[in-house]
Amino acid sequence: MRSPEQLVERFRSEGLKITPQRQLLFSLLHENAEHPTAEALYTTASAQMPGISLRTVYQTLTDLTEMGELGQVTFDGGAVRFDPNLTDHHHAVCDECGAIADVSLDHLDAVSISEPNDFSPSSTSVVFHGTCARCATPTSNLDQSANNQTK
Amino acid sequence: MRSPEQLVERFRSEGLKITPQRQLLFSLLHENAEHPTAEALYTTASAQMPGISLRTVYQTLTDLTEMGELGQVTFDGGAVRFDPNLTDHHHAVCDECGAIADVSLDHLDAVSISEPNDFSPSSTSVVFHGTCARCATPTSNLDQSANNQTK
DNA sequence: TTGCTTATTCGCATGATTTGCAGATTAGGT
DNA sequence: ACCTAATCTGCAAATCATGCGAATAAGCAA
Repeated sequence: MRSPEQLVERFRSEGLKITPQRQLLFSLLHENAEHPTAEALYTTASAQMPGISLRTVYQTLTDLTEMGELGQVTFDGGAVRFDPNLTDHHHAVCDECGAIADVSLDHLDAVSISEPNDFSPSSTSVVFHGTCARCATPTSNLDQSANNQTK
Repeated sequence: MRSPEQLVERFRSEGLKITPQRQLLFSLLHENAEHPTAEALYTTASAQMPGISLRTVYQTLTDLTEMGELGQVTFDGGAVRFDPNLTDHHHAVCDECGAIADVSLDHLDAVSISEPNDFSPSSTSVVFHGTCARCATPTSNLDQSANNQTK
């Protein structure tokens, strides 16, 4: 996703309006690596802008997604998560705390479908499940600030 | 998933009852490579057993999943799909007709996470999106019997 | 076969996530 | 300050899935 400033430019140039709700969401999403759900963003946004509607959050997220500024990912049937990282990457889901990390892969090109051989893939997505560094470290399991989610 | 006969044995040995509903679902799932949703199975089951409850279909699918006889997969936030194939495999989703094929991969071992390097993956799942052979063939686009689903 | 016990089935209510709709509101230009 | 179209908001509704309690039936014993 582009910077809030660039998004404002883009919205303006497309005749769309710059509302405080949109500006807030732009800033909340900018460089956000938490893969938040619409609800999570709504909660965060509400703290700064009481009264903002969940409907507006959904609407804005949908708009940004259709504009290609946001990616969507879902894991194991949960709620949709939004990803401002548009670079080529994949995801690692921590089964302990539910955190989702962006990961870059080496040698993905080497992978090929051995059977059947008549499918033409246009995109590939890889999801790892496992334990993140924080949860793997027995010591400082102190700050479990995050988002453990027993779906 | 094991054969219906083996499942009957297992259920019996665990003190569970063999109902006609369960037997029907066992047979509908056996070697089923369509990755059906609960609804799809309910529709098919209803044809052979009018009156069967959707609730029972969900219940049985959940039971089989908890027993490790069935796998679950979801793509792009749609409904959960059930997979009786318990061998190590991945999936290819056709963006045209929505068909989902099991695929075996070569050289997946070569793939590694380059960044961050502190995540310990316990499992890896790969999903390809693209076009299946049937939809790629311009000629016999005749029999589109399948399940085109514009989610 | 009959009866008993308990697992199952079934229908309905409920929960979670997301979208449709329509009226109230507001951004941005005149 | 005013207009108009875009936006926001609240609520209804759709989809998918699970909780719950009453009715039913499988499996066993006599």
